[in-house]
Amino acid sequence: MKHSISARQTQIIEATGKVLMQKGIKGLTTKNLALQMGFTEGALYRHFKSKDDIIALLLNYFSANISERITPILETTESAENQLKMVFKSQFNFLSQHPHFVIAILSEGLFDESEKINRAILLVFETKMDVLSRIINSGKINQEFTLQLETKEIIHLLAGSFRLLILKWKFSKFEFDLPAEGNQLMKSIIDLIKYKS
Amino acid sequence: MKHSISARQTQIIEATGKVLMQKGIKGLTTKNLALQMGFTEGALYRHFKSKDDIIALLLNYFSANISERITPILETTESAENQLKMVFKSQFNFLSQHPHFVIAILSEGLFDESEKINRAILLVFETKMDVLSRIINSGKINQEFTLQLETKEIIHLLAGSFRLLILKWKFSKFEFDLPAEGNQLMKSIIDLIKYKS
DNA sequence: CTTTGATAAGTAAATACTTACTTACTTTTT
DNA sequence: AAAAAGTAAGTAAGTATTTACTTATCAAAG
Repeated sequence: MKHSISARQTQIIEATGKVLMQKGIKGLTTKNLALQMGFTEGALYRHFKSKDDIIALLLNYFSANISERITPILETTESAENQLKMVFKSQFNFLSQHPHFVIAILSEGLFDESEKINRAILLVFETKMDVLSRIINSGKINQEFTLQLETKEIIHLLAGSFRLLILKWKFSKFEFDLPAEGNQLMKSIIDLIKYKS
Repeated sequence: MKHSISARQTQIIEATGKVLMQKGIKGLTTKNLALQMGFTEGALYRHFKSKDDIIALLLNYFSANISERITPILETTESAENQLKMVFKSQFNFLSQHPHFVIAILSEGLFDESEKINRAILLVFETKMDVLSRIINSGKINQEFTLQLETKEIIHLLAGSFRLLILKWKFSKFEFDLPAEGNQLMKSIIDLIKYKS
């Protein structure tokens, strides 16, 4: 049975996100993290047994959050097109309100080879891929989406564009309106993959 | 006047790529780099004045290489569609032969905030954006490509898919045939953006 | 005989993590 | 109800190790 997350642990992973945003991976040190929390380094280890554990929990937290927001969309009676739009809209909204989680999406390759961390990253990835794949397949069956591309190609197209937009947003120091730009971009792409009779 | 690159410097930036591939950013230490080169740490500083300089040269080297391979494609009389395919084909071939340069494409966000490095990254980015934008605009004028999407949207689509494929390739430990998969993916995407009369 | 490229052995600063001890509460025992 | 014991969460000051980089010295090639 996994221990539930304490309030303090939640505060620490939020501080982790903030430090990552402000100082990058190299700036994510126990010292900086303690500083951000307003206590000393040792206190960190009252709540986590290692730095890797902190990062892993950050990623798992985000992954659980995606699941909660996104899997219910599959149960709706909306068209595949609208479901797709809802998924991305939900992601854009969440990220614009919690920009420090951007790091969780762009995290591949950032962290060490810690097994815990790698598993957490993979989980984020697979959760989203699975939902997209279901929506697209049902959209193909309904003749909403083109059969010209394989499902995995369409996912690749959407996910690649999504990721790049997030990357640009981070580069711009979160200055542009992510939901506005993001929804517009996704609309354009979804129009492209619509079924043409 | 910029000094030309010595043979030793070239060997060092190639060793840098290899270390990055095998051990990630955290593994890119002066110690590991010297080890890979087969000499001691101090020797590194005969050829570079700092670690940042090594990384910056790696990126500049790659950026110059892209320019050399890709800008001549603009001068050909090929259709915009074929030019696009040639650009990506050239990238896939180069990377499959020099996989350690993958890091140069996925480098955004990996390194510190060193001014030199950031400028180098931006240069790689802009070089490629510029070429793509020219090709796509000429393809729009020739009625080869759809007017449904803005040029920057099309670039985003292509670049995002390209980047994600490279990322997947790295994750697979370079096991799949990048040029084969890549050219196929790009063909599918280019078919999507073709002008429909 | 001087420049070039290497080595061996350092340096100070930073890193993740630990230790011994304290403080503020809460629970248990009498 | 008061005293005793236990616990969660903190601190200050360490630990060993690693980091990027430097210095003094040497070999040899032009």
